[in-house]
Amino acid sequence: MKQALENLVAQALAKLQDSGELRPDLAVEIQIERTRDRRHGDFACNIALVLARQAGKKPRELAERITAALPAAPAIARVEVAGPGFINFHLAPEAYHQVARDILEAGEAYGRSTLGHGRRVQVEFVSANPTGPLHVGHGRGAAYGAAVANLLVAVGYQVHREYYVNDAGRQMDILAVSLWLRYLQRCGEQLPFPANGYQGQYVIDIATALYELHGERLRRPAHEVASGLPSDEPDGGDKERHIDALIERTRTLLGEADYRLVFDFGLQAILDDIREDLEEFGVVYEEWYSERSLVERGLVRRAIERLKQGGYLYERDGAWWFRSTQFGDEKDRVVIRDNGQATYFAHDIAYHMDKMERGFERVIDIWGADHHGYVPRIKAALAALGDDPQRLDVLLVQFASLWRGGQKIPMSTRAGQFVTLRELRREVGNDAARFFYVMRKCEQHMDFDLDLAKSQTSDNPVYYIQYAHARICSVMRQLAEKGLTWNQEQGLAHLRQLVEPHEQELLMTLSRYPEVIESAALAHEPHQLAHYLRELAHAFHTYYNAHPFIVEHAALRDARLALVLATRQVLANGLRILGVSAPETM
RNA sequence: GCGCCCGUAGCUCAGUUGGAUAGAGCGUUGGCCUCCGGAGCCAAAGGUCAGAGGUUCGAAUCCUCUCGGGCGCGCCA
Repeated sequence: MKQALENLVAQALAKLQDSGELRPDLAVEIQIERTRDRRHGDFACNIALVLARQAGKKPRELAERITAALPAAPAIARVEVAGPGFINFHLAPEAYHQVARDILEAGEAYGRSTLGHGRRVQVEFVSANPTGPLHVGHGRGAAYGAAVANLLVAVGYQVHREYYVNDAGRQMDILAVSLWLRYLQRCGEQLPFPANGYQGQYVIDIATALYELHGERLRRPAHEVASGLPSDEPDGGDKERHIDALIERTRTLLGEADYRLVFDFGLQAILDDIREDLEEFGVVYEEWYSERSLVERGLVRRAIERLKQGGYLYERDGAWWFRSTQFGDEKDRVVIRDNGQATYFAHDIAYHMDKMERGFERVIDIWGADHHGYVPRIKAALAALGDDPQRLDVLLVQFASLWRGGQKIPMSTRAGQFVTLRELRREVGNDAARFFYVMRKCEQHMDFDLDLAKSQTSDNPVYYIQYAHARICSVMRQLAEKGLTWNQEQGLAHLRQLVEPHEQELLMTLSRYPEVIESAALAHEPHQLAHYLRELAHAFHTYYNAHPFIVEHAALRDARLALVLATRQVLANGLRILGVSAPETM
């Protein structure tokens, strides 16, 4: 429709140029937009405002001239000039009837497009350290990333969802040590637990499983573990030095093979838990990408070598630095520590180098907003490697705070006091969690109201939308109970029966769906879809209250049911993209 | 101190490639079920778009400054 109107305006402009009323060299993109206010018609064009200066005419006068030159079209009921010089198009009721037909014929495919031309896009999201269960902050990244990926699929991209597993590095060593200490305690050894260790109950549970599998084979006497270590924080020492020494001691006492065994046992247990958690949440990946494999395959070494070859590295204080300031970063960054170990950043450079080499045309990283300072250095690294940093989009997701009974729930990872994603899902359900997480713009701080998410009333937008879907299913059940059936062919043949304002409104809303999908996908903003679905549900509920569908008059009945079933289809399509179910009964 | 994000109705938030009288939900107030699910609908009240300048036909939207909030500034990951 937009395209058709654009053509009409183009024809009108050409006509005015031919007759000499307008200069032939005017070159402006014609924009047709949905009106915000129903009284301004269905579509509006601001061309007269844009061209007024160039044309040397007043906007309203120019708009009148363009309007007069517009060719007639059956889809347009009337055209008028309004406000400062907008050209408003009021469509004929028939113009929208086609929408219902399109939807019923396309079914699940309605709203999809080929905009992406099958181009390959990678979306990396969540990627939480496998040192503990996912918490509610990760949940938002999961729901958001999954929705963005689904949207990109809907507009024709080939999407590769990936989870970067941080299975190397000090945090994992700390987990391994925490696990072993809990195991030793399980064996009956009396040992203090380090301040910097992972305190959670889940570590104790994994330690029990380790004990059940290996018995006391990995047991070492407490005095051998603890003797001669620098003191821990509660004893006036430095907790970082203490835990580092403890890691070394663990390695020595267990030997490399058994250390690796404990390490991997913890890693696998937590990774399995995360994977299961996400699957239950409806979030699945094409690939789980191991950080350790980057090192083992020599990618880190190669990335460093490339930077060195390019002259982007220099040595200072025994460490190797990347000249990221050359690409706009605030300061240069260490890639090889003075102890010879590569930094996390070096691994990440290799990872992003690999993403580019795998041939993704666009790479999307979804990070917690607290990592925003990290963006310039990663882009700098890509530039130094000779890749185009523009191919990488980093989307930052703000944290969500939970509210219950009007009170903010305090959370701190440090104190081991955080609500897990699993707890949240159990409390409010997957559907409410998925929807609430994507209801807000991702860079917006979000207050997640648990009471609202749980409430089964119209206050709750998830139920409101799902209810619209269930209600339509219920209508169809009623129809069957009355011994009637819906005749699709008859319904589509009699769409012109749909003349009520409520029907026009609903059809108009339905026709916007493909535009919403496209816009939400390109902007990476699933909240646009969430808001749209609420509007659509509202248009339906209003219609439902105003007019009965199961009427005597068969042609009208079939037409109304066609409209209602088209609505159900769009509700289902949209909810699916957001990862929310479309139930037949509530 | 420097950098990034944010500030819109009592509350939670939409609206920013510059468009018409700034919207929605909740909450508040008042209406609507012999009728397809009232888990719904209709209506009213509610605004200095944090503040001050600037850019122009036009600014919540772009620029500058100020105020207020969040986050980041490791040879951690």
